[in-house]
Amino acid sequence: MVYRETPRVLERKQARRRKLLDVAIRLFARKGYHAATVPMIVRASGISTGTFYLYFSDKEHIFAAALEELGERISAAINQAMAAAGPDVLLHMQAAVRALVGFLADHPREARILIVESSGLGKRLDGVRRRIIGSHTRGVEQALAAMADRLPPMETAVVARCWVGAVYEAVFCWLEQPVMERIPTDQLAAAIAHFNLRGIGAPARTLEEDKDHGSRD
Amino acid sequence: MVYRETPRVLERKQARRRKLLDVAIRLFARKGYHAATVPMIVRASGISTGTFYLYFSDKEHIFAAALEELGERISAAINQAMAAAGPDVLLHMQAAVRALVGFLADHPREARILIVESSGLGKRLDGVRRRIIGSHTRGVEQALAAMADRLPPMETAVVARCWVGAVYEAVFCWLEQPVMERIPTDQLAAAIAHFNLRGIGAPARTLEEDKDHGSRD
Amino acid sequence: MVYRETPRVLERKQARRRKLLDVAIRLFARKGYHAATVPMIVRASGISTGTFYLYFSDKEHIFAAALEELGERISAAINQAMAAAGPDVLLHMQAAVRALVGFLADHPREARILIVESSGLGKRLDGVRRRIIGSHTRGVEQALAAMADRLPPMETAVVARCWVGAVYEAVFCWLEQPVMERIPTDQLAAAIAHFNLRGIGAPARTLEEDKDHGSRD
Amino acid sequence: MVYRETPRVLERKQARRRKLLDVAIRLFARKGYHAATVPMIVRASGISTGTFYLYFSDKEHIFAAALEELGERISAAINQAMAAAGPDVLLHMQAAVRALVGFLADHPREARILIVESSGLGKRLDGVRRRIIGSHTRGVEQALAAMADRLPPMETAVVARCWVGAVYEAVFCWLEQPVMERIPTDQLAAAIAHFNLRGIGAPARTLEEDKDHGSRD
DNA sequence: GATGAATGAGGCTTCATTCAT
DNA sequence: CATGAATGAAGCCTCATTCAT
Repeated sequence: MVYRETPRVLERKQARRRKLLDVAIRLFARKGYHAATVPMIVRASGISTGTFYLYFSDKEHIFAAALEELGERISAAINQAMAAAGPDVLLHMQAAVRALVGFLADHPREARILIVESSGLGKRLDGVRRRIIGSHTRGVEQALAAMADRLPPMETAVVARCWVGAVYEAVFCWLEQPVMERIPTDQLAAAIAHFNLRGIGAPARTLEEDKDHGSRD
Repeated sequence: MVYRETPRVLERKQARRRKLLDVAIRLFARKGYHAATVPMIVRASGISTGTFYLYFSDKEHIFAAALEELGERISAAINQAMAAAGPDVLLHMQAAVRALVGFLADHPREARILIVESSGLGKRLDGVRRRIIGSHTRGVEQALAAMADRLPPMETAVVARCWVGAVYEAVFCWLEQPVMERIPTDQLAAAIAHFNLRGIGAPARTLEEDKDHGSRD
Repeated sequence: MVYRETPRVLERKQARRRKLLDVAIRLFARKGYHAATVPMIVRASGISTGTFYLYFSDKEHIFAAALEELGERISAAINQAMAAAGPDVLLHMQAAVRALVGFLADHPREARILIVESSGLGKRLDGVRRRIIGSHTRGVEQALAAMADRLPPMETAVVARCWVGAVYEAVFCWLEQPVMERIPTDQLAAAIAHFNLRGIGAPARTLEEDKDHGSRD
Repeated sequence: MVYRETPRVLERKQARRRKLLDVAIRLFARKGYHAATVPMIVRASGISTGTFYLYFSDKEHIFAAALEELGERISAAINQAMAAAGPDVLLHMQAAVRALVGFLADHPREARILIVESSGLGKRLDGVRRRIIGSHTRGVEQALAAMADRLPPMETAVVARCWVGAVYEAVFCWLEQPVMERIPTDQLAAAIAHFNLRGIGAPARTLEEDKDHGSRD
C-alpha cells in the first residue's frame, strides 16, 4: 500500500505462479504424480526450490491447483457448449457430453491427470478429484431434475454417476488406443451421448435426430 | 537325495505366498500402492524381507498378483451369477451387473484397489488393470453381439465401455458415502442395471420387470 | 573303508566339484567376482545351494580354487614350453614368455580373472593372486640367477617383477583391443620377449636370432 | 534477488566436495571399492547422505573422480620431473620413471587404488582406469617415436605397455613387502629405469651414468 | 550326503522440505 | 522476497550363508 509498484510486483508473482502451474500440469500429465518430482518442476520452470514453496505450500497443493484449473477449463467448455445448444435440456445434456468428450480428446495428457493420475493419492487429493468430477455429476443431476416430468422415475443420484462414469471410461479407453485405430471423436461422442440419453430414458424423438451419428453404417 | 516330505514343504510355501498376498491386499487397500511399503507388508506378515522377494520378484509383482486375484474373484462371481440367471442374454447382463455391484459392495477395500489404487502406476500395472477391466468390457461386448438383432445398431466397443464405466463409477461413489447415507445395495444395482439396459436399447419388456426396484417410491 | 563303492562315490564327488569349478571359472571370467553370485553358479551347475557349500566353504574359496587352477594350467604350459626349448636358459625364458602370452591369448576370459578380476578382493584373495603371479616371478628370478655370469649385475628381484609386469600389461592391453586391430599373437610375444630379454641385458647374439620377429619390417 | 555472498557459499561447496573426495580416497584405498560403502564415506565426512549425492551422482562417480584426481597428480609429478631433467629424451624417460616410482612410493594407499582397486569394476570404471594408465603409455610411445632414429626398430605400442607394466608391477610388489625389507626407493627406481631403458635398446652411454644406482654392490 | 527355502543385515539411492544467506 | 544447498528418513532390493527336512 506504500509503493506504487505493487501492481507490477503482483503481476510478476502471478506470472511465476502460472509458470510453475503450467510446467507442473505438463509434468504431472506426462509422468504422473509420483514420478513428477518437485526438483523437476522447479528445474523446468527456471524457478528456485525455495520460491516454489512460496507459491505452493506443498507438492499436494500444486497438484490440487492443477486439478482445479483443469476442472474449471472443463466446466467452461461444457457451459459454453450448453449455452450454444438451444433451449432444450436434453440438447443441453447432449451438448455437454460432446463438449466433455471433445475437451478430453483435445487434451489427452491433461485428461490423464484427471482420470488416471488423480486416483489413489490420499485423502486430500481424492477429495479435490471428487469435487471436480462431482460437479459434473451434480450438473447432470440438476438437468435430470429439471426434466423429471419428461423422464421415467429414477434414482437420479445413481444415474448421474452412471452418466459421468460412462463418459470418462469410454473416453479413457479411446485415448489408450493407438491413434490410428481410434474412431473419430465425433462418432465417439455421439455413441456415448446416445447411450447416456437412452440410459436416462430420453424420449425417442430426441434420439432420432442423432441416429446417423451413433450408428456405424 | 535325502530330501523327502516335499508335500509338507510345498504346503508351507503355498501358505506363505498366501499370507504375503493377503496382507498385501489389505495394506494396498488401506493405504494405496505407494504408501504401502514392502517393509510394512513383510512386518505384518511375520516373514522376512528375503522371503518376500522369493515369492514376488518385485513390489509391482505382488500388486499385480493382488489385482489379478481380484479380477478372478470378480469374474467368478459374475460367471456364477450369470449361470444362475436363466437363458436370456439380457438377464445375464442384468445378473452380471448385480453380481459385480454386489461383489464391490461386499469387498469395498478390495474394490478400492481395483478402481482407485491401480491407476497411474506405470505401464506394467496399468496393463494388468486394463486386462482385468478389459475382460469385463469384452464380456459385455460379446453379449451385445449375441443379441445384436434385438438391439438397435450401435458402436458396441464404445457402448461396452460406457456400460462398465457406469457400473464402476456409480459403485465407487456409493462406496465413498458414509454407510448411513447409502441406499441399499440391491437398489443401487437395480438402478445401474436399469440405466445400462436402457442405454443399450434393451426392449421395454425386460425393463418393466425391473421397474419396482429401480425407482425410489 | 567299509564299503566297496567308496571309489564310485568319490568319483561323483570329484565330478561335482569339477562341474562347480568349471561353471564358476566361466562365470567369474564373464562377469567378475562380485557380479557372479553363488546362486548363479549353483543354477548354472544344476547343483543345489547346500551342496555348493559342501564342496567350497565360501565364495572366496571357490574363487581361490579357480585362481589356483588357472595358475597351474599356466605353469604347466610354461614348463612344457621350456622343456621343449632346448638347453639354453635364455631360450627357456624366451619360450616361457611365448607360452604365457600364448596361453593368455588363447584363454582371454580366464586371463581376465587372473589379471583383472582378482585384484582388490581383500587380503585372502589378494594373497592367492600374489602366490600365483609370484611363482612366475620366482621362475624368472631363478633363471636370472642361473645365468648371472652372462648378464650384467642387477637387482634381480626387481627385474623379475618388471619382466612379469611387462608381459601381463602388454597382453592385457592387447586383449582389450578389438580383435580386428590386434597384431598377431606371435608378433606380440616376440615383441615382449625382445623387450624383456634386452631389459635383462641378454647378450646381443641371442637377440639377433629373434630379430625378424620383433621388428616391424 | 537477495541471495548475496555467493563466494562464501562457493567456497564451502568446494570444501565439501573436497572433504568427501578425500575421505573417499582414503576409504577406497584402505578397504577397496566394494568394501568402502557410501554410508561409511558419509559418516566419516560428517556430511549427510543427501549431500553426498548432491556432489557425486553415484558411488561410481566418486570413485572415478578419485581415480581421475590421482591420474592428474601423477601426471603433474611426472611432467615436473621431466621438465627438470634436461634436454635429452632418454633422460626424460628416466626421470619419468623415477617420478612415477617416487609418487607411488610416497602415496602407497592411493597407488593401491589405481593399481589394484580399480580393476574389474565394470565398464565405466575400467574405462577411466584405462584412460589414466593409457595416458602414461602414450607418453612413453611418443617418447619412443621421438627418438626412433637412435633406437632399434620395435613394436612401439607393445613396448610402451611393457614399459608401463614393468613399472607398476615392480612398484606394486615392492609396496606389498614389509617396509623393513624394502630396498630404498631410489634403488628401486633406478633398477626399473635401467630395465626399461635397456628394454627399449637405449644406447649404452646413457645407461653407464646410471650404473652405480642400478647394481646392488 | 543333498536339498533349497529362509534369513536379514545392509547396500544404494531419492526427494519433499527447510533455512541460512 | 528469492535462493539453492543441505537434510535424513525411508524406500527397494540383493545375496552369502544356514539348517530343517
